Amino acid sequence: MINIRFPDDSVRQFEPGISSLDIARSISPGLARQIYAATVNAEVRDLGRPVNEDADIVFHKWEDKEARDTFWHTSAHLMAYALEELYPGIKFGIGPAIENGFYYDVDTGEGVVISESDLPSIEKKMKELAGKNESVERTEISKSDAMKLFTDKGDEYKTELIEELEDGTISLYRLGKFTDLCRGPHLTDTGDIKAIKLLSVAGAYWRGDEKRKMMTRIYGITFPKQKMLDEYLVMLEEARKRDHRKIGRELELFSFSPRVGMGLPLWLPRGADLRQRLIDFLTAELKRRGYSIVSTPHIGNVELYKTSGHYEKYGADSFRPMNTPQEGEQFMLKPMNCPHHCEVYNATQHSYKDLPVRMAEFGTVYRYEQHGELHGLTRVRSFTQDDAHHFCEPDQMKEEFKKIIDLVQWVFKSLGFNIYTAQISLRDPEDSEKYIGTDENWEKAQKAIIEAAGEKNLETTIVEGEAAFYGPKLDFMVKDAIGRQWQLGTIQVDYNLPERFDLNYTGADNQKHRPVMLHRAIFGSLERFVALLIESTAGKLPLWLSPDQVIILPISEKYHDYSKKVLNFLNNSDIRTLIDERSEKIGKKIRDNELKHIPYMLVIGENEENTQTVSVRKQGEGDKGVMKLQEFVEFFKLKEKEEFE
RNA sequence: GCCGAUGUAGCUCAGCUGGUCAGAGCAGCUGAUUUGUAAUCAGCAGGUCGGGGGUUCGAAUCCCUUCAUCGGCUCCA
Repeated sequence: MINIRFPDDSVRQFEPGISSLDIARSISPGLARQIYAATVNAEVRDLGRPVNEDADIVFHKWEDKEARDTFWHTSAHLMAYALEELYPGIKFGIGPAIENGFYYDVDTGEGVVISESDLPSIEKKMKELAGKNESVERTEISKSDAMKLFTDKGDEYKTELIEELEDGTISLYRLGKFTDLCRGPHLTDTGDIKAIKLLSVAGAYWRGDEKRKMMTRIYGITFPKQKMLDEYLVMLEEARKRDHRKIGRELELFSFSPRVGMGLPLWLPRGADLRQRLIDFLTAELKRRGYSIVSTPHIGNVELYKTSGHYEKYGADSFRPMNTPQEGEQFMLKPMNCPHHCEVYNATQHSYKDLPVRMAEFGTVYRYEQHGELHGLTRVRSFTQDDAHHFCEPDQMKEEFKKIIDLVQWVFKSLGFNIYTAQISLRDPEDSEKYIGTDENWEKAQKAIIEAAGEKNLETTIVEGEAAFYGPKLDFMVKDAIGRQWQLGTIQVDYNLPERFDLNYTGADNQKHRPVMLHRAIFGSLERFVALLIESTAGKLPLWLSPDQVIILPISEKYHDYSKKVLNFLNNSDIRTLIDERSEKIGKKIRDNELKHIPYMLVIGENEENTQTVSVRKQGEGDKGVMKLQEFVEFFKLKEKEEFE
């Protein structure tokens, strides 16, 4: 008998070879119906796989990522099965579960194109196959047999994958007539896959390598119940309504013009106003936190970027250098502010007593992003970084890091960004050649980052090999309306530029020393930040950020005190207040001239229960509903506003 | 840059397989209306159907090309 231990620490005995599913059944048939995978001794496994030894077991219901991954992974196989039926000779790359659904990369062969219009027929085939409720069978196979199998099949993608696998770890999963190389785990059968929706098709390079073949990637999602799919699709639809490009146009915040050039945002008056408020808000805080504001030109001599090394590394991806009447002289639009700031540092002499030096600039930079990369305000060719550089002694690095993390947390919290992730990028320990700087410095910097994050209680994921060539970094990421991750804030250690620009300070020992340079941005760029601010708040920007708010205060005595209270609460903000006297003149004026471009209108009133209320009306969408004062405060995140002032 | 899709008035869209197909609603303008929680009434104006080339007696509709946008890939100082 084997001992199986459950999450509640209870232990029960079973015959060796029993499947996880049968163990679940022995507890309750209901549980068995709800689970899709099990973690057995820290390994996520198929429910059907036998358990032969003592084990800790955790069952995964739909709420667990492990369950959904398993469900979607099997769905990917189901789709591949359908594709093989519909497109004989099709070859398969990889087909994993992703955060929402799954995809499969396929090579349809010469002259065969799968486009969105083909998706319904593939879906139909999937439903038909799923309906047969065929079971999924796992077999383990030797590397040579696996090679033979897929070589015979002529699938060069799978054989390439097998090449890289260790013998003895290779497994196959068979679903009906479709057999795939796969680690698993999988559902025991396809009967649970009731609702299927293929979402889109896209090109994707084999193994993510631009030089290799472009495969067709088909995205889909499945659920155990039709209702869940319906809800998901509604949710997607809602998310699309929050798209900052749509809201930006509706609220007249920003625009693009082909005549100006793609990827070059035009801030309309209201958007520029919002942008300026963010700048003012952050600038005030930076001054409180010991930053100096500097200002540098939009262009720089090519020599500047040759000194920094950026020209060599990124020159080809930049806007082309521009010539001057002076023979041989060339300037570039600045793709980053760092080199300029190094020269600002060099303009004066520095003592260890002055460090750390913190200089900030809202610096507009220009990068020639690839055509297909441009995306609303989140990826543009001209954007303004809330850039800053800290120059400090090596021993001060950790403290500076903590200060920056604190600032990021403060800003994000103030603006209502509660959901973000932080990622620490370290160098690839296998390949220190790629990086500039001594091992000692790297170790020191990496340790400082990890410790600083820990001390600030920042939850981070650590990724090796993602560091920039000049130093490790800490990035803050936020998701947009449809779940794409974007990097906003970043803190980076740099050993490269201080060397190249020969930056130094005089130490207590009267010797020259090299400062450590930290790059840092909180918003990342104002453009991207505004985009994500819009999407995360669905356009309901914090009141103090929203331009042209109007409050209509009823003049009638009945509401007078209450109106005053609200006004008092909102205190000297930029909200314009209009007093509606119900008079013809003013009534007409408000309706015809004042309200038409105002994103929100707040109207003071009273509900049926005689509770005083504030209703929020969004231009073009009508009444957003009446809310009580407290809800109203929450809605516009007014509490934070009080903290600012 | 690559794969796929899309591109009709300021906005959202209708226009099926080429022949009254250049349309609607909203927004705009003019006038009337003043009714307390979006869209009252009447009238007017708006588009060489993304640009260029081609096929055809005839193209918004078919083909080629180009630009832009959307979904991805790649890249991202």
